[in-house]
Amino acid sequence: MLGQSASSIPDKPSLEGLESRWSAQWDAAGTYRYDRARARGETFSIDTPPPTVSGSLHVGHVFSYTHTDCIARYQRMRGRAVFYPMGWDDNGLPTERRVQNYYGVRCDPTLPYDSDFVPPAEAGNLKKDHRAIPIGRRNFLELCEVLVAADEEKFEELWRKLGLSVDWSMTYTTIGERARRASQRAFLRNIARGEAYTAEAPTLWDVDDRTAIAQAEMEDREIPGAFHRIAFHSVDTGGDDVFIETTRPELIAACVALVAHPEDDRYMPLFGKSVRTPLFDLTVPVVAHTLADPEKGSGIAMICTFGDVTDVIWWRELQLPTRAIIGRDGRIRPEAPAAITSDRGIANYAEIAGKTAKQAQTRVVELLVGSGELIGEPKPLTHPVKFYERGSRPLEIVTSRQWYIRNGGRDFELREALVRRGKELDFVPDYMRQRYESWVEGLNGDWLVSRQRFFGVAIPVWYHADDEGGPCYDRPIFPDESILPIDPSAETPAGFSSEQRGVAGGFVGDPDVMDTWATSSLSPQLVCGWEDDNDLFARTFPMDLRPQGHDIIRTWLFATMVRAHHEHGQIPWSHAALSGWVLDPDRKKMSKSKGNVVVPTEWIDQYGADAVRYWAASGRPGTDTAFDEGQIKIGRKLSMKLLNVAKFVLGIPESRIVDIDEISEPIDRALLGELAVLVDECTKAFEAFDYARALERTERFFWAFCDDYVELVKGRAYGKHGTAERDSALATLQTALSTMLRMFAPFLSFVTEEVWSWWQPGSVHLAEWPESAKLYSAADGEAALIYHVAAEVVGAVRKAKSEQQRSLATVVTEARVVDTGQRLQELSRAVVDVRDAGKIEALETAIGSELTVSVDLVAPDAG
RNA sequence: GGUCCGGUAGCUCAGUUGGUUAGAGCACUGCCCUUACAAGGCAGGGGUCGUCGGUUCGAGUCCGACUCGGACCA
Repeated sequence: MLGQSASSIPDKPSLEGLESRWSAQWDAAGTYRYDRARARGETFSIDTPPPTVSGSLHVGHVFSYTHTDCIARYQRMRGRAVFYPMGWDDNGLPTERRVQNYYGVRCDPTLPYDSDFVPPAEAGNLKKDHRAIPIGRRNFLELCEVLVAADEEKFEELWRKLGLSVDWSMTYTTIGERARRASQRAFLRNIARGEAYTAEAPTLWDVDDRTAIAQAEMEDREIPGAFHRIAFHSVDTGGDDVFIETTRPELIAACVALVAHPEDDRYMPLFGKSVRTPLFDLTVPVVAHTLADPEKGSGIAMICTFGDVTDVIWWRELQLPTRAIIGRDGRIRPEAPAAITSDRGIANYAEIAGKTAKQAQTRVVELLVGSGELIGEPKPLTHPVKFYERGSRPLEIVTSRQWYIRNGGRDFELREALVRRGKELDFVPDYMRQRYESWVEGLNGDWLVSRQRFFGVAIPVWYHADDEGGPCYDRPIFPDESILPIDPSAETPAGFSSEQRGVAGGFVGDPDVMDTWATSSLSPQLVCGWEDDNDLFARTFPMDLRPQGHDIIRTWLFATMVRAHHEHGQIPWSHAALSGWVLDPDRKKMSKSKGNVVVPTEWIDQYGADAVRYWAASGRPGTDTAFDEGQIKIGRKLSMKLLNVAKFVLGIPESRIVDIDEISEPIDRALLGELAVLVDECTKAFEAFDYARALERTERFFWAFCDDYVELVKGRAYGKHGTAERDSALATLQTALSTMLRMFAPFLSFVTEEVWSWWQPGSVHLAEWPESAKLYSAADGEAALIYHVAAEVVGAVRKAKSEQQRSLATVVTEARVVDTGQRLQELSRAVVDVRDAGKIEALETAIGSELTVSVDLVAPDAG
């Protein structure tokens, strides 16, 4: 036994309880505390994605955060000061929705603050019809704060259980004071440099959440619809009706023109002439534009303000008038457009006013049938429709005033500059750069950052009031940076009194908040202490690593590049490592809405954190991976094996710690030579952020080590063949164990720490990553062949016993090995170990072309 | 429509400059309570590497076309 530490090796090693024991120990010892005394060059700083605090974590979180943790642990063992903070993205719509559902409330900013307010869910009088009760803005925000605080606690608990090596003293939130200050400061600087501006323009609008959204938050969904063939009537086109096919007949009242392709022979004669719309009798021109698709429908379309994003392009480029009929609530506006003047038009409009788009469509179709202007039956089809990624109804486009940050969507130079920034960044895997570039090159507008919501960072702007007390957008009032963060809805600009809010000659606060991405895009600045802690900033920024999912390249990654480009004129990190998704066993993306989400805590409880980490770390960078309980079981098996083999190595009777210099046997040297190759390979893989390769190689070596090497040297290690021979085996076993423990430590963080504690001082996670040089030197040039020959012969003996259905303990009275002369030469140098491992009494050899082994076993009875 | 990723054993995957007989785990079969290990160990069966063509002494690997799946962008 290993003297002093022998007592700490349990008789029956177990994985149970390692998580709570070691995470408490790490916390107490400050194992993962960032050492800010270290210089930038000795620091590895990680820009951790702040998860959306939505009440539950799923196994996808565990997957990608484990990847990052493996890299963090490797870097720490390489001697770097690892700067690895955690953040929570609590700011924004997901939190608002959760608060609305959880408490049964909704925010109505016109209501005053009620200091005695108790939410219905807590007062036990949640309304039976589940209708949310309206509450004031401040009450609503208070509920948001309470709920996110509770959620963040649960998240941290899971991360600790999983063993993330985060420095928990540096946690930030995207709604916290620092985040609000940094967001507002960065935004004001964007404005000052002309990188942000306000404009009134057609805007993507989510009617349920009643907010504008950005292009990056929009997605196409295939939904059923129908082409309605509708007659437009001749004004000066020669008498015949013109037939369009549209999926949105409810927008006929908003029609401002018909459009066809300029080279479409069918419609060429109509260009410049006019037609009369059905139902509403508006006269609209027929115009030409290349975006009109001759293949789609009848080849001629109506342009409405606004039915989709193409309408916006047509409207802008053809300088058409605006005739909006959809309101911000998604319903047809009560007042008909002024252009509608015929009795029939006014009457028909009254039929749809106040209806939702869907209801209005039904009614319009009925009216068209009645007037004979609908031709045939609607033809059902499935077509892509724009949705807010978190929304449930199609987006509408409404005209509204918003703030924008320039992102290259309207500016070729900036776009090119951002593409070049992308080339400076090392994407892991490299092909992910493609996603970035195609997104940047496809942008068609600046980044809309204002949101008509509540729980977010306020747009830090007031406006001078006009004669009616409304905002003069061309006369904004900006706060001084020194007073940030501010809430312009509650605070008063310098030089005004609070009574002047909303009155002529006074001021008006911008009621909006910023897009969540406008804050999270500043995560490097935020965690590195930009302008708040210049010393920290200098040691950590630009950061080394941005880990994130590949699905948010267009949002988080791109937006962060934009902000750093504007503010610092450089990229915010040198490497971006993109994780894949976790798919369910049917290879569908896991998502709450699909109901196929796997909750990680139960798996950690059942198989242990290391087993779950093993599964996660097996997923290669950028690759989507199916959730696989089998893989978790393998991780557990591996962890158990590590415990047991360590117990063997450290528990050999009469053992002692032996120095690597005492290794003398050729097979021991060969093993260390192989180990050195492994160290080089894993180091190289980790330097390229390929944690999965490092794990796979280490694991493969480890199993061969247990099956072959350990079996070969057991007899010698027990002292059967002399002290020097024993010590050589012991030193090799100990060196190999120590090396493999350190190489497994980034993955199996708990079990390696447990084993390390049995015989080594300090934490394995602060131990030095293995160096191949010492191992090569101990191997002293011994080739691997002796190890492989010995392992193959012992394997052949095992196979022979297995085929004869005998126990591996069965004694071989005689073994006959045929092999090449060179290999037999190697065998002779390891013959003592081979005979021990195979329980071979007599070993005969003969030269031949390849390895064959035949054995005589003792009679079964002789046992 | 453009681009990217992938197709290797029943399943999940590895296979890094082209190089002996293509690997691992799970599942399946058989054996073994061998004093590190029974949610274990040992051994075994199982693959025309998506299809077709090309380059090469030699292709899972390189090139081209096609096909199927997935994603990104328009």
